[in-house]
Amino acid sequence: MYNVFFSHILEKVTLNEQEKQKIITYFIAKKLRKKEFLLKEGEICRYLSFVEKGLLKSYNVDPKGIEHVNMFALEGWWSSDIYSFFTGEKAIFYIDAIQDSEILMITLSDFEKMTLEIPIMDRYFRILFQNSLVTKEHRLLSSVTYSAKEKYSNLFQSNPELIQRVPQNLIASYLGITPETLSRVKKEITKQR
Amino acid sequence: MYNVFFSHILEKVTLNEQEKQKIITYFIAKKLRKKEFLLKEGEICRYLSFVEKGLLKSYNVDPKGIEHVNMFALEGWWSSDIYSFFTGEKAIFYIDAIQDSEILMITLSDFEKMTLEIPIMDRYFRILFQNSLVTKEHRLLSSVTYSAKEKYSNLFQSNPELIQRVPQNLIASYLGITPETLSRVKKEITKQR
DNA sequence: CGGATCGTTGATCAACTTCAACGGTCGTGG
DNA sequence: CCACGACCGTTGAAGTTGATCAACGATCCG
Repeated sequence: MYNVFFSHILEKVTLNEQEKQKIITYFIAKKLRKKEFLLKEGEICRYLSFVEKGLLKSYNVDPKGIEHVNMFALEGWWSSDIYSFFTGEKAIFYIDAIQDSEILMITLSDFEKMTLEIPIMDRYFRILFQNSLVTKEHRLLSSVTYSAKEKYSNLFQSNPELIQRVPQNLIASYLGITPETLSRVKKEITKQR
Repeated sequence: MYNVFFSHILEKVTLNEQEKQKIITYFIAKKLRKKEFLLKEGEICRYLSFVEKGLLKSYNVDPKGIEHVNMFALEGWWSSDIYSFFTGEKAIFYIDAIQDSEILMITLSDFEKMTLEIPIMDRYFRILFQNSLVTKEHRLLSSVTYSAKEKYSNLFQSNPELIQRVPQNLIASYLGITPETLSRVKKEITKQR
């Protein structure tokens, strides 16, 4: 159950057996069925969740009712509305399962306890957030720099697994384009070859 | 010299006098004249920099030669190409001063020493990156959701100081629109009142 | 089997960009 | 200290990308 979890953490910091056992006590395991919600807009996001198995998406619905995918979370990724989680304010994102999933969740108070008890977890999350920040920065840059076609090509290169596992309309939403445009873009690209 | 610096850090974590003195030894103070570069694309970003006074911008130049502002750094903000800084790979951003500035810089090896010696600094940077991540997430959402007019209005509400201190063409670049569009958008908005 | 969901295609439309020109202001060098 | 060039913001006209609206076929799943 904690295989993916610890292998992911141990990529960034080292933990002894005792620390591992302690960490496990802070987390709650949960299974999510496809289409089941982990969070809805307007709720307070109570958990920071690690995806052990499956695939989640977090997305926002704008005033026109259009969905915008914020991020996907494959195995080994974390998912949450971190603004809501850390501040206790209302969430702006929905989170649900694209495939049946198994997740590990921690509450804010347990997160605080854990990081104070095991300071190296602050280091882990510092590195995690730092890397996420880089990814977001690149995505933001990409979104203002590239055409629809280039955005899709870039994603195809950098994250082919996502394209295989996620329906096309969600990929479009993630890229900030319409499903129609993505369809045309794909046609264009295959025509070129 | 370290006023803004410590008041900013102490908002997030607590430090005793000894820790403060230790931290100071890791940083290098530097003055930057307006238009002076701190980093150029293709270089390795050797420093993580804190703005004690002044205003920096980081930006990328795309294949067409168009500049895209990644972020501004006012007093109390950090600036760096964090990808380059932490990986040692080539930087994709330029960083220069919009106004004469005073900054505090730390190298990666000193950053590592500092966080290992004073683990609470991992916590500080965890919180810092966590907050930056939220900001970037919101900006990314805003960039796909809102019209040019709404983007400008949102920035005006959330960060009026930036609009006062930064030339309009750089604001446009930051918002991912052309200076011409921003000019028209501002005209529209003032007309409405 | 039948409805819902998904991807595709076509036609029209709107937002924003691009290109071009102009006036104002800033700052620098002679 | 003034003049001139560089830079900045504005405006207009035309062009382009991607959105919108609508219809249709395919597939999945209960």
